[in-house]
Amino acid sequence: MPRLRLPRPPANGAREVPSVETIDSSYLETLLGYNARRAALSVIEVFLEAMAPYKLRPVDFSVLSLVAHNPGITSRQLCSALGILPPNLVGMLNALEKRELVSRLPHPRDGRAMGLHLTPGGEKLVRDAEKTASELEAGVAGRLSPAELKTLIKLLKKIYQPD
Amino acid sequence: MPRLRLPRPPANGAREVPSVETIDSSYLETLLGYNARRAALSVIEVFLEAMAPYKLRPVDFSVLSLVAHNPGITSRQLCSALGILPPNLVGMLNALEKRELVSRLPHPRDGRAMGLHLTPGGEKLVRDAEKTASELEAGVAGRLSPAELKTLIKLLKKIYQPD
DNA sequence: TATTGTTATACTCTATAACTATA
DNA sequence: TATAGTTATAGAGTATAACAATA
Repeated sequence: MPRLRLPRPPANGAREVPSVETIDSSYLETLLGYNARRAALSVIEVFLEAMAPYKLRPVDFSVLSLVAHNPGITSRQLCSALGILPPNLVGMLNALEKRELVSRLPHPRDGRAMGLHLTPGGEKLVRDAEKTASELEAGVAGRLSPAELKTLIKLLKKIYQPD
Repeated sequence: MPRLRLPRPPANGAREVPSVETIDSSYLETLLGYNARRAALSVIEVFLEAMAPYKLRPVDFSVLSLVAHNPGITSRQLCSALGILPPNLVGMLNALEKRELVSRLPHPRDGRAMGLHLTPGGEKLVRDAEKTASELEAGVAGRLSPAELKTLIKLLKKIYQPD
């Protein structure tokens, strides 16, 4: 019977209320969801700091980048591409429009919709922010080799893009 | 991703306000953070459904599982292991205690702390829930081979566990 | 003086119902 | 009738400050 390595072992033979020295997370670490969430939070934390100078949250960055690469994209299309709900996009777009980064133009062939476009200032901000984001990717190479990073992204895509 | 077919754009050479047919997300898909978040959300969505019969959210599952594998663990230790803040754990523990899944016992060697333990009902629930969770892992094998899953988890750990 | 658990509270994120104008 | 954008609002998740009891 192994002796317990506690600061003050119980003096009697009664059952003892246990306490924990080192936390055992080994079971949770076998689960994909646990690891994916922890990793996502970790990466997003770094991303948040890097985007602070541009005053962009991850979702703002995603919106601006999609508008940059898809000029004329509609709110609805943005929502379905990013998994956000229409009511929650309105405020973001209002803020980005107030900062004169995006503008809402009438859609050429659908009177209900608005096409989204970057202003010149928006174009420049996105260029700079995307440059910073891509440098951040390279910086991950301190932990992961380029090959590992490529593999990781490929496997992540397999998870959320069932093809 | 819905692919809405809009009326054909006018074929003139004049300056035209563009619209978007197919959304180009290729730049965002080069970023680790974007892929990690999408994958985490996708996995957690499935996990949520699987845990619904047990009335456990992912965080409840994590808490119960850690208590199961670390009987006597304190609130503070749970918080640091799971990255949650003490004030936000209180309500969860109250709810789990009310459901008679966990009990707070006085800590054997620290009068300020409470040691957390599972009730017999909690033990059974965790056993069943962990079984379901592990079966879910195997189910991912429909998209990923066991080797790919192992690689993915290894790389995710490298991201959030800098060693 | 520092730490554990706790309360109160605020802020962000996400979700639902309903309205308007156009299709 | 259905869809795009919007408003209002509710709920969940996450954050900080401060307090009592104990170390």
